[in-house]
Amino acid sequence: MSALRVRFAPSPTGYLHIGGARTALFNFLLSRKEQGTFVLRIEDTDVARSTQESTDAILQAMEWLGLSYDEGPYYQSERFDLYRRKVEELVQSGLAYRCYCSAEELEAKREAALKAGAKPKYDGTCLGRTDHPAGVPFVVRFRAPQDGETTFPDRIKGAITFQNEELDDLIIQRSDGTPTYNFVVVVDDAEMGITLVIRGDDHINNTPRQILLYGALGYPVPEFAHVPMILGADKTRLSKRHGATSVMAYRDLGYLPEALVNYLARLGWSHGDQEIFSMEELIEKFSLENVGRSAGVFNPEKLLWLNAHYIKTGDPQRLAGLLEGHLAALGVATAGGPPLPSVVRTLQERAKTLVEMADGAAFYYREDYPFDAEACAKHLTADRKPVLEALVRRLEAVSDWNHQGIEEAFVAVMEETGLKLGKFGPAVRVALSGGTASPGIYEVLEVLGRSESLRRLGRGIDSIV
RNA sequence: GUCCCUAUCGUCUAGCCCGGCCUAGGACACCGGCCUUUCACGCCGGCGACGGGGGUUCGAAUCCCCCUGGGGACGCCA
Repeated sequence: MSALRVRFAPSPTGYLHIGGARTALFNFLLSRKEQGTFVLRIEDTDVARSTQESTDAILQAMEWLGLSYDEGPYYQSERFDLYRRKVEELVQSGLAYRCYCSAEELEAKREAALKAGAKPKYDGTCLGRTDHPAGVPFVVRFRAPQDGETTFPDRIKGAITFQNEELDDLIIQRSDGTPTYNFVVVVDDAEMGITLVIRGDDHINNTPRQILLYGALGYPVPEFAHVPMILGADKTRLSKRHGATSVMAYRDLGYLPEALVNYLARLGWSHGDQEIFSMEELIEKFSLENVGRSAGVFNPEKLLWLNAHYIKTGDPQRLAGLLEGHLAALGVATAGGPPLPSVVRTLQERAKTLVEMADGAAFYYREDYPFDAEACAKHLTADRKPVLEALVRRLEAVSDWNHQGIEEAFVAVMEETGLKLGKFGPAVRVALSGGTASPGIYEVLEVLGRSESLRRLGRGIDSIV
């Protein structure tokens, strides 16, 4: 174990989204590579918005992606005593003070400042206040220095400097007594011994005030690595209107976790020209040095391409297991039909998602599938009847029901009738699958088995009027 | 508005730190061709970028400055 300790700290106010997943992934990869410790912490100080369902959803998504952690999950809602003690410590030392301004007053001042073109900043009304009006609710503010500057070396962006006069006295404890984000994140990262904070770069602006807080509380300041945001096609922050943003939604859409992990890793990080990475490879090759500095646009097409790749190269047995659910969603029962792994093999090169694969696999398990009207009119015509009947005879005589035996039967039919495969292949396909797009007909025949194949062929012949 | 971050093909990016090997490489998408019993896969080819302006230098995508564009933050949310 190296000294590296990183963490992922989502707030349970919704599902795990694409951006959060990538932050978690980077933390996970680095901790594994450096043999450090990966801590999971649930930031649920906003009691009103946090839910157990969200926590469960996040945990489930991380598990699906294969992002395991070494410590936690810790819940901030269980650590309020600690935070309260720390707030008290700051108040006692004069580094924090009570503020009796009402939320309404503050809001009005903020709007006025924004309107006047100035940066909204707390005006310090209660800064020198010494009275303690009874019964008036108050918040606790951290006193920020107004001179000098705060600078830190970001592992991804380089040195970042803020003038302290840009900062104001932030609220660290609400009027209901609960602590706020900027405060607890510092206390926890310090108390949990986090040595490197990897998070979205929307947190860069919070960093200087957090650094000041570390100092005030007597904690060592960790290192920071701010990862660029993920944007939608219109270059604005990725959100629901850009399509699915929930990690689990991709599972339901038929994506494989390794495809999403690979995609997310390559969005903002690279290793030369390499595009395909297994989790093991990512752990071996990941490094902060190769993380880009600018925001990236989420590209669903590339994710789809990666998914197709992993479906193509995946283990049929495993894919079959994953496909089961998608088939069930279509109302397709696989019991009694051809073995699913065999079916999967015929579709791996054709399906880009498991949903597509389920669509393509359905006909194998439907005994009474309808014939596509157009395909039927075009291919299941009266003049094809003799060839199909000849084919049935040949197939009945095949001794070994495998690809080779089936192919030999077709060759015999072609010799017997003088017809090319192009002349009657489509008719066979429609009879077997109901439509014009399917895996190769020899494969379908083989997987379906002789009796079912013959039954379907007979059904096709019977449909010819 | 203020502050912070950022800037190579439509998109993800290599190259930039240590200037010349860059007539800028790869991938997705798109277009064309090949393969072919359908749909796909695959293979081959094509289209396509250093935001603009100043410097520094024999030489700049690479170094410096300005402008512009894009993103983010400015909550008793995290």
